[in-house]
Amino acid sequence: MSDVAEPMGLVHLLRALTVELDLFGAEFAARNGLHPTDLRALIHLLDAARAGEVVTPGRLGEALGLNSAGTTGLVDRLERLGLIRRERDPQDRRRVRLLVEQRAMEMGEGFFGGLIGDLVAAMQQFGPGELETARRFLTAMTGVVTAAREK
Amino acid sequence: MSDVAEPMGLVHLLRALTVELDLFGAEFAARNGLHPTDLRALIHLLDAARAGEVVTPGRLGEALGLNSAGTTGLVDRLERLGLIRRERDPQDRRRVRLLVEQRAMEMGEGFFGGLIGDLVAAMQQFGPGELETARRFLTAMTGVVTAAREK
DNA sequence: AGCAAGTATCTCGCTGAGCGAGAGAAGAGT
DNA sequence: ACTCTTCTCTCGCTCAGCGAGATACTTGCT
Repeated sequence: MSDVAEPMGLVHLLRALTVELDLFGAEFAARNGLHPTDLRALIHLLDAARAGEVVTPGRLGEALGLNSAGTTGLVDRLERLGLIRRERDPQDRRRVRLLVEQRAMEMGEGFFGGLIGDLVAAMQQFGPGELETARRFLTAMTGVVTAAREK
Repeated sequence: MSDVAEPMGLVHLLRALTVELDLFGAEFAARNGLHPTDLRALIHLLDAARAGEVVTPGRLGEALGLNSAGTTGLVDRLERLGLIRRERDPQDRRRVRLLVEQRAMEMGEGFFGGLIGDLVAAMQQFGPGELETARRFLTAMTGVVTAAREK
């Protein structure tokens, strides 16, 4: 136990970063007439669309920790805003496919685009070795949190 | 545009980390009968208490992005749960000081203590220079997000 | 085939977090 | 004195999300 101030400072930095990112998301959402949940849903839907996966209300609700009633309300909101579209699955007609509209992709661009550009620009200050260290560090920390959630 | 995969990977890592930390917090909150906002407030209050700073409802609400009515409700909830206590500031009697109760400290210790310990343990894999790089990196990224929020 | 059991989604009624507007109380400037 | 500003709280409201249950469709069993 030689230097405990150093790691604790890093822990607080990690937390400060997540707080800032959360607030950024909340403010973006509010500016676009969305709720934080709507934005999280949109991110999930855009990620899935990019990966070519089919998302149903059930899967979306599970990913966001909502029950079925809340999920229906969420999908209603997103559909009313013209961000997604419902479509019955012809294979299994109990299912509903959630299709992302063009408008949602543009909104996602608006959200990530600017911030990602700034983040990448800030990374230019760091050398390749330093970025590699940062990558290993973030990977290690993410692993710890994931492991802590599962026990 | 030589190597865009490296910084993008880091951006996704940052997002993955915040998602994991959010989920961890949400699960902890739900297990203790709190709402996400209550937990964020508690973290803010514990940090301020450790730094010896006085927190008022106004400051707390500003930090969490709530208006005055929402802040009063939040403080009411935390007080009802026995986590904090209101106390009029004798210097400026318009103000109310929010005092953290023992119970709140124990709650924070109990559940975040384990995670912090794991995080610090994982940091032992990294050398002092690497930790310093990680610190600079996180500081830079947090700064970018903060700056993006303010414009 | 027919019918129970399971699955996916939606409807209904309700609770409560958070908002806008503004009241009340205390300090600061003139 | 008397405005002006600051800090907190009250009132009434909206709406996200919950629990319970209805509905529509599929699957498995006999």
